[in-house]
Amino acid sequence: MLEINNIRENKESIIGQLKIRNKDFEKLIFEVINLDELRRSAQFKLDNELAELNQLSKKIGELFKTGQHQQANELKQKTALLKDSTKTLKQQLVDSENSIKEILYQIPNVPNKLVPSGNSENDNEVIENYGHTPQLFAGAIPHWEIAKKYNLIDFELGVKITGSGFPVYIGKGAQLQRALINFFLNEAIASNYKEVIPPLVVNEESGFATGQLPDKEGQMYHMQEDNLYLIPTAEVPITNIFRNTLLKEDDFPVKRVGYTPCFRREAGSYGKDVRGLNRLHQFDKVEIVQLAHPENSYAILDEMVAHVKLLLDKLELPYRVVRLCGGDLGFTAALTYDFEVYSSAQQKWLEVSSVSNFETYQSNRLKLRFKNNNNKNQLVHTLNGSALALPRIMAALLENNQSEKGISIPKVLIPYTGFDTINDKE
RNA sequence: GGAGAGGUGGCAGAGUGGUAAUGCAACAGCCUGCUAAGCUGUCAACGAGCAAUCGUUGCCUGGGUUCGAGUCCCAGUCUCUCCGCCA
Repeated sequence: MLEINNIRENKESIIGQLKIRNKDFEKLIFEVINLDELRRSAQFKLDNELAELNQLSKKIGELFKTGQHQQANELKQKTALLKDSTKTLKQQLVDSENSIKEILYQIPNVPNKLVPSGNSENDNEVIENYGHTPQLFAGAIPHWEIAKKYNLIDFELGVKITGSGFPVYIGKGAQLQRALINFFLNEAIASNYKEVIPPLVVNEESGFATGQLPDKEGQMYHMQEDNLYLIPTAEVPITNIFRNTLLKEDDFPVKRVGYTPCFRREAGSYGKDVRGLNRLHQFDKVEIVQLAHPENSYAILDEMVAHVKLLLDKLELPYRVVRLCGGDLGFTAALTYDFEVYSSAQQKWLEVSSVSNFETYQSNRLKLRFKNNNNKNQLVHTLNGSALALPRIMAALLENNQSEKGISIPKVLIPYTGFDTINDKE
Protein backbone atom coordinates (compact mmCIF):
# COMPACT_ATOMS: atom_id res chain seq x y z
CA MET A 1 0.00 0.00 0.00
CA LEU A 2 1.08 3.54 -0.60
CA GLU A 3 2.61 5.57 2.19
CA ILE A 4 0.34 8.29 3.49
CA ASN A 5 3.19 10.79 3.79
CA ASN A 6 4.09 10.22 0.19
CA ILE A 7 0.48 10.83 -0.85
CA ARG A 8 0.34 14.00 1.18
CA GLU A 9 3.52 15.40 -0.29
CA ASN A 10 3.07 14.33 -3.90
CA LYS A 11 -0.66 14.20 -4.37
CA GLU A 12 -0.71 15.98 -7.73
CA SER A 13 1.76 13.70 -9.44
CA ILE A 14 0.28 10.59 -7.83
CA ILE A 15 -3.21 11.49 -9.03
CA GLY A 16 -1.79 12.17 -12.46
CA GLN A 17 0.16 8.95 -12.72
CA LEU A 18 -2.72 6.84 -11.44
CA LYS A 19 -4.83 8.05 -14.37
CA ILE A 20 -2.78 5.71 -16.53
CA ARG A 21 -4.75 2.91 -14.90
CA ASN A 22 -7.89 4.26 -16.56
CA LYS A 23 -9.52 4.99 -13.30
CA ASP A 24 -9.76 8.22 -11.41
CA PHE A 25 -8.46 8.02 -7.88
CA GLU A 26 -8.62 11.74 -7.23
CA LYS A 27 -11.61 11.42 -4.94
CA LEU A 28 -10.04 8.68 -2.84
CA ILE A 29 -6.77 10.57 -2.61
CA PHE A 30 -8.42 13.71 -1.34
CA GLU A 31 -10.55 11.70 1.03
CA VAL A 32 -7.52 10.03 2.52
CA ILE A 33 -5.67 13.33 2.83
CA ASN A 34 -8.60 14.84 4.70
CA LEU A 35 -8.77 11.87 7.01
CA ASP A 36 -5.07 12.19 7.61
CA GLU A 37 -5.49 15.81 8.66
CA LEU A 38 -8.24 14.76 11.01
CA ARG A 39 -6.00 12.08 12.38
CA ARG A 40 -3.17 14.46 13.02
CA SER A 41 -5.25 17.06 14.78
CA ALA A 42 -6.84 14.37 16.95
CA GLN A 43 -3.42 13.11 17.86
CA PHE A 44 -2.16 16.57 18.69
CA LYS A 45 -5.04 17.20 21.07
CA LEU A 46 -4.73 13.76 22.55
CA ASP A 47 -1.00 14.12 23.09
CA ASN A 48 -1.49 17.34 24.98
CA GLU A 49 -4.15 15.92 27.23
CA LEU A 50 -2.11 12.83 27.93
CA ALA A 51 0.86 15.01 28.78
CA GLU A 52 -1.26 16.82 31.32
CA LEU A 53 -2.51 13.52 32.71
CA ASN A 54 1.01 12.24 33.08
CA GLN A 55 2.01 15.36 34.96
CA LEU A 56 -0.92 14.99 37.31
CA SER A 57 -0.20 11.34 37.94
CA LYS A 58 3.31 12.19 38.86
CA LYS A 59 2.17 14.84 41.26
CA ILE A 60 -0.39 12.53 42.85
CA GLY A 61 2.28 9.94 43.38
CA GLU A 62 4.47 12.46 45.14
CA LEU A 63 1.62 13.74 47.29
CA PHE A 64 0.77 10.23 48.42
CA LYS A 65 4.37 9.59 49.29
CA THR A 66 4.57 12.67 51.46
CA GLY A 67 1.26 11.87 53.10
CA GLN A 68 -0.78 14.71 51.63
CA HIS A 69 -3.80 12.54 50.92
CA GLN A 70 -6.38 15.25 50.73
CA GLN A 71 -4.60 17.23 48.03
CA ALA A 72 -3.99 14.05 46.16
CA ASN A 73 -7.65 13.18 46.17
CA GLU A 74 -8.52 16.62 44.83
CA LEU A 75 -6.21 16.11 41.90
CA LYS A 76 -7.70 12.70 41.30
CA GLN A 77 -11.02 14.26 40.49
CA LYS A 78 -9.38 16.37 37.84
CA THR A 79 -7.84 13.35 36.17
CA ALA A 80 -11.21 11.67 35.96
CA LEU A 81 -12.47 14.48 33.74
CA LEU A 82 -9.41 14.41 31.54
CA LYS A 83 -9.67 10.69 31.18
CA ASP A 84 -13.13 10.93 29.70
CA SER A 85 -12.04 13.33 27.06
CA THR A 86 -8.93 11.35 26.17
CA LYS A 87 -11.16 8.35 25.61
CA THR A 88 -13.18 10.12 22.93
CA LEU A 89 -10.08 11.52 21.30
CA LYS A 90 -8.49 8.12 21.27
CA GLN A 91 -11.55 6.69 19.60
CA GLN A 92 -11.39 9.45 16.99
CA LEU A 93 -7.77 8.66 16.36
CA VAL A 94 -8.37 4.93 15.96
CA ASP A 95 -11.39 5.53 13.74
CA SER A 96 -9.53 7.82 11.40
CA GLU A 97 -6.57 5.46 11.27
CA ASN A 98 -8.83 2.59 10.29
CA SER A 99 -10.62 4.62 7.63
CA ILE A 100 -7.27 5.66 6.21
CA LYS A 101 -6.14 2.07 5.99
CA GLU A 102 -9.35 1.02 4.32
CA ILE A 103 -8.92 3.63 1.63
CA LEU A 104 -5.26 2.87 1.15
CA TYR A 105 -6.19 -0.75 0.45
CA GLN A 106 -8.26 0.50 -2.47
CA ILE A 107 -5.52 2.57 -4.06
CA PRO A 108 -3.21 0.59 -6.36
CA ASN A 109 0.47 1.21 -6.87
CA VAL A 110 1.51 4.28 -8.84
CA PRO A 111 2.57 3.25 -12.35
CA ASN A 112 6.09 4.02 -13.43
CA LYS A 113 6.63 6.66 -16.11
CA LEU A 114 7.38 3.93 -18.66
CA VAL A 115 3.93 2.38 -18.34
CA PRO A 116 1.97 3.06 -21.54
CA SER A 117 -1.68 4.05 -21.35
CA GLY A 118 -4.27 1.57 -22.54
CA ASN A 119 -7.29 -0.46 -21.56
CA SER A 120 -6.46 -4.08 -22.08
CA GLU A 121 -3.78 -6.52 -23.05
CA ASN A 122 -4.20 -5.35 -26.65
CA ASP A 123 -2.61 -2.06 -25.69
CA ASN A 124 0.49 -3.58 -24.15
CA GLU A 125 3.69 -2.35 -25.69
CA VAL A 126 5.75 -4.98 -27.46
CA ILE A 127 9.37 -4.37 -26.49
CA GLU A 128 11.02 -7.28 -28.12
CA ASN A 129 9.64 -9.48 -30.83
CA TYR A 130 10.70 -12.79 -32.21
CA GLY A 131 10.03 -11.24 -35.61
CA HIS A 132 8.26 -13.96 -37.49
CA THR A 133 5.85 -16.69 -36.63
CA PRO A 134 7.59 -20.04 -36.61
CA GLN A 135 6.69 -22.45 -39.38
CA LEU A 136 5.45 -25.87 -38.54
CA PHE A 137 5.19 -29.05 -40.43
CA ALA A 138 1.83 -29.84 -41.96
CA GLY A 139 0.48 -32.36 -39.51
CA ALA A 140 1.03 -30.19 -36.42
CA ILE A 141 -1.35 -30.88 -33.56
CA PRO A 142 -2.03 -28.99 -30.30
CA HIS A 143 -0.20 -30.07 -27.16
CA TRP A 144 -3.16 -31.80 -25.54
CA GLU A 145 -3.30 -34.16 -28.51
CA ILE A 146 0.46 -34.66 -28.39
CA ALA A 147 0.20 -35.37 -24.67
CA LYS A 148 -2.34 -38.06 -25.40
CA LYS A 149 -0.49 -39.48 -28.40
CA TYR A 150 2.68 -40.13 -26.39
CA ASN A 151 0.95 -40.63 -23.05
CA LEU A 152 2.71 -37.68 -21.39
CA ILE A 153 -0.12 -35.99 -19.53
CA ASP A 154 -3.49 -37.41 -18.52
CA PHE A 155 -6.08 -34.73 -18.01
CA GLU A 156 -9.03 -37.07 -17.39
CA LEU A 157 -7.16 -38.94 -14.70
CA GLY A 158 -6.70 -35.65 -12.87
CA VAL A 159 -10.42 -35.01 -13.12
CA LYS A 160 -11.06 -38.36 -11.47
CA ILE A 161 -8.65 -37.72 -8.63
CA THR A 162 -9.40 -34.04 -8.04
CA GLY A 163 -11.21 -32.16 -10.76
CA SER A 164 -10.45 -30.30 -13.97
CA GLY A 165 -7.26 -28.32 -14.02
CA PHE A 166 -5.24 -30.86 -12.06
CA PRO A 167 -3.41 -32.91 -14.70
CA VAL A 168 -1.36 -36.03 -14.07
CA TYR A 169 2.08 -36.04 -15.70
CA ILE A 170 3.26 -39.46 -16.72
CA GLY A 171 6.53 -41.07 -17.78
CA LYS A 172 8.54 -38.82 -20.06
CA GLY A 173 5.99 -36.07 -19.49
CA ALA A 174 6.81 -36.13 -15.78
CA GLN A 175 10.53 -36.39 -16.48
CA LEU A 176 10.47 -33.45 -18.84
CA GLN A 177 8.61 -31.39 -16.25
CA ARG A 178 11.19 -32.25 -13.59
CA ALA A 179 14.01 -31.52 -16.02
CA LEU A 180 12.64 -28.05 -16.66
CA ILE A 181 12.34 -27.34 -12.95
CA ASN A 182 15.93 -28.36 -12.34
CA PHE A 183 17.14 -26.42 -15.34
CA PHE A 184 15.42 -23.24 -14.16
CA LEU A 185 16.69 -23.64 -10.61
CA ASN A 186 20.25 -24.25 -11.70
CA GLU A 187 20.23 -21.27 -14.02
CA ALA A 188 19.04 -19.05 -11.19
CA ILE A 189 21.61 -20.44 -8.79
CA ALA A 190 24.28 -19.73 -11.40
CA SER A 191 23.07 -16.11 -11.33
CA ASN A 192 23.59 -15.96 -7.57
CA TYR A 193 20.05 -16.56 -6.44
CA LYS A 194 19.85 -18.55 -3.23
CA GLU A 195 17.44 -21.45 -3.38
CA VAL A 196 14.65 -21.79 -0.83
CA ILE A 197 11.89 -24.34 -0.41
CA PRO A 198 9.12 -22.42 1.32
CA PRO A 199 5.81 -23.55 2.81
CA LEU A 200 3.02 -24.02 0.27
CA VAL A 201 0.46 -22.81 2.75
CA VAL A 202 0.43 -19.33 4.24
CA ASN A 203 -1.45 -17.48 6.95
CA GLU A 204 -3.66 -14.45 6.56
CA GLU A 205 -0.95 -11.99 7.55
CA SER A 206 1.33 -13.17 4.77
CA GLY A 207 -1.48 -12.86 2.25
CA PHE A 208 -2.04 -9.27 3.30
CA ALA A 209 1.60 -8.35 3.27
CA THR A 210 2.17 -9.19 -0.39
CA GLY A 211 -1.20 -7.81 -1.42
CA GLN A 212 -3.16 -10.93 -2.37
CA LEU A 213 -5.52 -10.05 0.46
CA PRO A 214 -7.92 -8.39 0.61
CA ASP A 215 -7.77 -7.76 -3.11
CA LYS A 216 -7.80 -11.26 -4.56
CA GLU A 217 -9.41 -13.21 -1.80
CA GLY A 218 -11.43 -15.34 -4.19
CA GLN A 219 -8.43 -16.44 -6.21
CA MET A 220 -6.84 -18.44 -3.43
CA TYR A 221 -7.86 -21.77 -1.98
CA HIS A 222 -8.76 -21.16 1.62
CA MET A 223 -8.68 -23.73 4.39
CA GLN A 224 -11.33 -22.44 6.68
CA GLU A 225 -10.63 -24.68 9.64
CA ASP A 226 -7.11 -23.38 10.07
CA ASN A 227 -7.56 -20.07 8.30
CA LEU A 228 -4.69 -20.79 5.93
CA TYR A 229 -4.33 -20.28 2.19
CA LEU A 230 -2.70 -22.38 -0.52
CA ILE A 231 -0.12 -20.20 -2.22
CA PRO A 232 -1.06 -18.81 -5.67
CA THR A 233 2.65 -18.14 -6.29
CA ALA A 234 5.93 -18.59 -4.46
CA GLU A 235 6.14 -14.80 -4.31
CA VAL A 236 3.94 -14.93 -1.21
CA PRO A 237 6.01 -17.18 1.08
CA ILE A 238 9.38 -16.08 -0.30
CA THR A 239 8.70 -12.36 0.06
CA ASN A 240 7.21 -12.94 3.50
CA ILE A 241 10.48 -14.44 4.65
CA PHE A 242 11.45 -10.79 4.99
CA ARG A 243 8.35 -9.51 6.71
CA ASN A 244 9.23 -7.33 9.73
CA THR A 245 12.91 -7.22 9.06
CA LEU A 246 15.52 -4.54 9.06
CA LEU A 247 18.35 -4.94 6.56
CA LYS A 248 21.67 -3.19 6.34
CA GLU A 249 22.84 -1.37 3.24
CA ASP A 250 25.45 -3.99 2.49
CA ASP A 251 22.91 -6.82 2.64
CA PHE A 252 21.88 -5.87 -0.90
CA PRO A 253 21.31 -7.46 -3.28
CA VAL A 254 19.09 -10.09 -1.71
CA LYS A 255 18.26 -12.75 -4.32
CA ARG A 256 16.08 -15.77 -3.75
CA VAL A 257 14.75 -18.48 -6.03
CA GLY A 258 12.22 -21.15 -5.23
CA TYR A 259 10.33 -23.87 -6.99
CA THR A 260 6.78 -24.46 -5.80
CA PRO A 261 3.50 -25.72 -7.09
CA CYS A 262 0.99 -22.88 -7.31
CA PHE A 263 -2.71 -23.12 -6.66
CA ARG A 264 -5.32 -20.86 -8.20
CA ARG A 265 -9.06 -21.10 -8.14
CA GLU A 266 -9.37 -19.19 -11.42
CA ALA A 267 -12.96 -18.45 -10.51
CA GLY A 268 -14.90 -17.03 -13.41
CA SER A 269 -12.49 -18.03 -16.13
CA TYR A 270 -14.20 -21.21 -17.28
CA GLY A 271 -14.65 -21.89 -20.96
CA LYS A 272 -12.04 -19.68 -22.56
CA ASP A 273 -8.46 -20.64 -23.15
CA VAL A 274 -8.58 -23.42 -20.64
CA ARG A 275 -7.79 -26.35 -22.88
CA GLY A 276 -4.88 -28.56 -22.03
CA LEU A 277 -2.17 -26.81 -20.10
CA ASN A 278 -3.27 -23.28 -20.90
CA ARG A 279 -4.90 -22.62 -17.55
CA LEU A 280 -4.67 -24.88 -14.52
CA HIS A 281 -5.66 -24.88 -10.88
CA GLN A 282 -2.34 -26.39 -9.90
CA PHE A 283 0.86 -25.73 -11.77
CA ASP A 284 4.58 -25.63 -11.17
CA LYS A 285 6.62 -22.48 -11.22
CA VAL A 286 10.14 -21.33 -10.43
CA GLU A 287 10.05 -17.84 -9.00
CA ILE A 288 12.86 -15.33 -8.55
CA VAL A 289 12.61 -12.63 -5.91
CA GLN A 290 14.90 -9.70 -5.23
CA LEU A 291 15.08 -7.04 -2.57
CA ALA A 292 16.69 -3.90 -3.87
CA HIS A 293 17.94 -0.52 -2.81
CA PRO A 294 15.43 2.07 -4.07
CA GLU A 295 18.16 3.75 -6.06
CA ASN A 296 18.82 0.84 -8.34
CA SER A 297 15.67 -1.25 -8.30
CA TYR A 298 15.01 -0.51 -11.97
CA ALA A 299 18.44 -1.70 -12.96
CA ILE A 300 17.65 -4.87 -11.02
CA LEU A 301 14.37 -5.18 -12.90
CA ASP A 302 16.29 -5.07 -16.18
CA GLU A 303 18.66 -7.69 -14.85
CA MET A 304 15.75 -9.97 -14.04
CA VAL A 305 14.26 -9.43 -17.49
CA ALA A 306 17.62 -10.37 -18.99
CA HIS A 307 17.68 -13.53 -16.91
CA VAL A 308 14.29 -14.65 -18.20
CA LYS A 309 15.27 -13.84 -21.77
CA LEU A 310 18.32 -16.03 -21.46
CA LEU A 311 16.19 -18.96 -20.29
CA LEU A 312 13.94 -18.69 -23.31
CA ASP A 313 16.91 -18.25 -25.63
CA LYS A 314 18.46 -21.40 -24.28
CA LEU A 315 15.22 -23.31 -24.70
CA GLU A 316 15.12 -22.01 -28.30
CA LEU A 317 11.54 -20.90 -27.97
CA PRO A 318 10.06 -18.03 -29.99
CA TYR A 319 9.01 -15.33 -27.55
CA ARG A 320 8.25 -11.68 -27.17
CA VAL A 321 8.47 -9.26 -24.28
CA VAL A 322 5.70 -6.79 -23.59
CA ARG A 323 5.44 -3.89 -21.22
CA LEU A 324 2.05 -3.97 -19.55
CA CYS A 325 -0.17 -0.97 -20.13
CA GLY A 326 -2.00 0.86 -17.36
CA GLY A 327 -5.18 -1.11 -17.84
CA ASP A 328 -3.42 -4.48 -17.60
CA LEU A 329 -0.94 -3.67 -14.86
CA GLY A 330 -1.40 -5.58 -11.62
CA PHE A 331 -2.73 -3.79 -8.56
CA THR A 332 0.51 -3.87 -6.60
CA ALA A 333 3.03 -3.38 -9.43
CA ALA A 334 4.66 -0.18 -10.62
CA LEU A 335 6.07 -1.69 -13.80
CA THR A 336 5.66 -5.15 -15.29
CA TYR A 337 7.17 -6.98 -18.24
CA ASP A 338 5.35 -10.05 -19.50
CA PHE A 339 7.00 -12.78 -21.51
CA GLU A 340 4.97 -14.70 -24.03
CA VAL A 341 6.02 -17.77 -25.97
CA TYR A 342 4.48 -18.68 -29.26
CA SER A 343 2.43 -21.81 -29.21
CA SER A 344 2.48 -22.68 -32.85
CA ALA A 345 -0.26 -25.28 -33.13
CA GLN A 346 -2.67 -23.05 -31.23
CA GLN A 347 -1.23 -20.06 -33.06
CA LYS A 348 -1.29 -18.03 -29.90
CA TRP A 349 1.08 -16.16 -27.62
CA LEU A 350 1.04 -17.66 -24.15
CA GLU A 351 2.16 -15.76 -21.07
CA VAL A 352 4.94 -17.63 -19.30
CA SER A 353 6.47 -14.99 -17.11
CA SER A 354 5.69 -11.73 -15.45
CA VAL A 355 8.49 -9.67 -13.99
CA SER A 356 7.60 -6.70 -11.79
CA ASN A 357 8.94 -3.96 -9.61
CA PHE A 358 6.64 -3.23 -6.68
CA GLU A 359 8.80 -0.42 -5.34
CA THR A 360 7.67 0.15 -1.73
CA TYR A 361 4.09 -0.98 -2.20
CA GLN A 362 4.71 -4.41 -0.68
CA SER A 363 7.49 -3.46 1.70
CA ASN A 364 5.24 -0.89 3.33
CA ARG A 365 2.86 -3.65 4.36
CA LEU A 366 5.69 -6.08 5.00
CA LYS A 367 7.50 -3.60 7.22
CA LEU A 368 10.58 -4.52 5.26
CA ARG A 369 13.18 -1.79 5.72
CA PHE A 370 16.87 -1.14 5.70
CA LYS A 371 19.04 1.24 7.65
CA ASN A 372 20.34 3.76 5.15
CA ASN A 373 23.54 5.77 5.22
CA ASN A 374 21.90 8.43 7.35
CA ASN A 375 21.03 5.77 9.89
CA LYS A 376 17.35 6.12 9.06
CA ASN A 377 15.00 3.24 8.41
CA GLN A 378 13.86 3.25 4.81
CA LEU A 379 11.52 0.96 2.88
CA VAL A 380 13.09 -1.59 0.56
CA HIS A 381 12.01 -2.13 -3.06
CA THR A 382 10.71 -5.62 -3.81
CA LEU A 383 10.75 -7.32 -7.20
CA ASN A 384 9.81 -10.70 -8.49
CA GLY A 385 9.34 -12.67 -11.63
CA SER A 386 8.51 -16.12 -12.91
CA ALA A 387 11.52 -17.93 -14.24
CA LEU A 388 9.53 -19.68 -15.42
CA ALA A 389 5.97 -20.98 -15.22
CA LEU A 390 6.02 -24.57 -16.39
CA PRO A 391 2.79 -25.58 -18.13
CA ARG A 392 2.84 -23.18 -21.03
CA ILE A 393 6.53 -23.76 -21.57
CA MET A 394 5.72 -27.43 -21.76
CA ALA A 395 2.88 -26.70 -24.19
CA ALA A 396 5.09 -24.59 -26.41
CA LEU A 397 7.92 -27.11 -26.34
CA LEU A 398 5.65 -29.94 -27.36
CA GLU A 399 3.97 -28.01 -30.12
CA ASN A 400 6.98 -26.22 -31.56
CA ASN A 401 9.34 -29.15 -31.43
CA GLN A 402 7.09 -31.71 -33.03
CA SER A 403 7.91 -33.40 -36.32
CA GLU A 404 7.21 -36.70 -38.02
CA LYS A 405 9.96 -38.15 -35.91
CA GLY A 406 8.42 -37.12 -32.63
CA ILE A 407 9.20 -34.38 -30.13
CA SER A 408 12.78 -33.21 -29.97
CA ILE A 409 14.17 -32.03 -26.65
CA PRO A 410 16.15 -28.75 -26.63
CA LYS A 411 19.88 -29.28 -26.30
CA VAL A 412 20.21 -27.63 -22.90
CA LEU A 413 17.62 -29.97 -21.44
CA ILE A 414 19.07 -33.27 -22.58
CA PRO A 415 21.47 -33.55 -19.62
CA TYR A 416 18.43 -33.10 -17.41
CA THR A 417 16.03 -35.47 -19.19
CA GLY A 418 18.43 -38.18 -20.22
CA PHE A 419 16.64 -38.52 -23.57
CA ASP A 420 16.64 -36.35 -26.68
CA THR A 421 13.37 -37.36 -28.32
CA ILE A 422 9.88 -38.42 -27.40
CA ASN A 423 8.57 -40.72 -30.09
CA ASP A 424 7.13 -43.73 -28.37
CA LYS A 425 4.00 -44.37 -26.38
CA GLU A 426 5.17 -45.96 -23.17
C1' G B 1 -5.57 -34.22 21.20
C1' G B 2 -3.58 -33.63 26.84
C1' A B 3 -0.12 -30.96 30.31
C1' G B 4 3.31 -27.06 31.30
C1' A B 5 6.46 -22.67 30.14
C1' G B 6 6.96 -18.34 27.58
C1' G B 7 6.35 -13.71 23.94
C1' U B 8 10.38 -6.87 26.16
C1' G B 9 14.08 -2.42 20.93
C1' G B 10 18.23 -4.55 14.93
C1' C B 11 20.03 -8.71 18.30
C1' A B 12 20.92 -10.51 23.36
C1' G B 13 18.79 -9.75 28.03
C1' A B 14 17.05 -7.51 33.16
C1' G B 15 12.82 -5.57 35.17
C1' U B 16 6.57 -7.98 41.41
C1' G B 17 2.53 -1.02 40.51
C1' G B 18 5.78 5.09 40.24
C1' U B 19 6.58 5.88 34.03
C1' A B 20 11.66 0.53 29.86
C1' A B 21 18.43 -1.30 33.17
C1' U B 22 22.66 -3.28 30.83
C1' G B 23 25.50 -5.55 26.85
C1' C B 24 26.42 -6.26 21.52
C1' A B 25 25.76 -4.29 16.62
C1' A B 26 25.04 0.32 13.79
C1' C B 27 25.50 5.83 12.89
C1' A B 28 27.61 10.81 14.12
C1' G B 29 31.09 13.61 16.90
C1' C B 30 35.41 13.93 20.20
C1' C B 31 40.12 11.88 21.26
C1' U B 32 44.55 9.45 19.24
C1' G B 33 51.09 8.85 14.52
C1' C B 34 47.47 4.67 12.11
C1' U B 35 44.20 0.82 13.83
C1' A B 36 41.93 -0.73 18.15
C1' A B 37 40.19 0.98 22.68
C1' G B 38 37.81 5.03 25.28
C1' C B 39 34.22 9.15 25.93
C1' U B 40 29.49 11.72 24.38
C1' G B 41 25.19 11.59 21.68
C1' U B 42 21.91 9.12 18.27
C1' C B 43 19.94 4.54 17.50
C1' A B 44 10.94 2.35 17.08
C1' A B 45 6.52 4.95 15.44
C1' C B 46 3.60 9.27 15.31
C1' G B 47 2.68 14.46 16.14
C1' A B 48 4.10 20.06 16.91
C1' G B 49 8.14 23.40 15.07
C1' C B 50 12.18 26.67 9.89
C1' A B 51 15.25 24.51 13.52
C1' A B 52 17.63 23.35 18.21
C1' U B 53 13.98 20.89 20.64
C1' C B 54 9.44 19.30 22.87
C1' G B 55 5.34 15.93 23.50
C1' U B 56 2.80 11.25 22.96
C1' U B 57 2.79 6.25 22.07
C1' G B 58 5.55 1.65 22.10
C1' C B 59 7.14 -4.51 26.35
C1' C B 60 2.43 -10.52 21.28
C1' U B 61 -3.07 -8.69 20.24
C1' G B 62 -7.71 -6.83 22.36
C1' G B 63 -10.38 -5.51 26.72
C1' G B 64 -10.42 -4.39 32.18
C1' U B 65 -8.65 -2.65 37.34
C1' U B 66 -5.71 1.91 39.02
C1' C B 67 -4.30 8.81 39.89
C1' G B 68 -0.43 5.66 37.53
C1' A B 69 0.34 -1.09 34.25
C1' G B 70 6.01 -4.30 30.96
C1' U B 71 4.37 -5.63 36.04
C1' C B 72 -2.36 -7.16 38.45
C1' C B 73 -7.24 -9.41 36.12
C1' C B 74 -10.07 -11.49 31.66
C1' A B 75 -10.15 -13.19 26.53
C1' G B 76 -7.51 -14.36 22.22
C1' U B 77 -3.06 -15.56 19.47
C1' C B 78 1.70 -17.43 18.42
C1' U B 79 6.23 -20.02 19.92
C1' C B 80 8.80 -23.66 22.84
C1' U B 81 9.06 -28.27 26.07
C1' C B 82 6.93 -32.99 27.58
C1' C B 83 3.13 -36.90 26.65
C1' G B 84 -0.11 -39.25 22.87
C1' C B 85 -0.67 -40.20 17.49
C1' C B 86 2.18 -40.37 13.04
C1' A B 87 5.66 -39.66 7.72
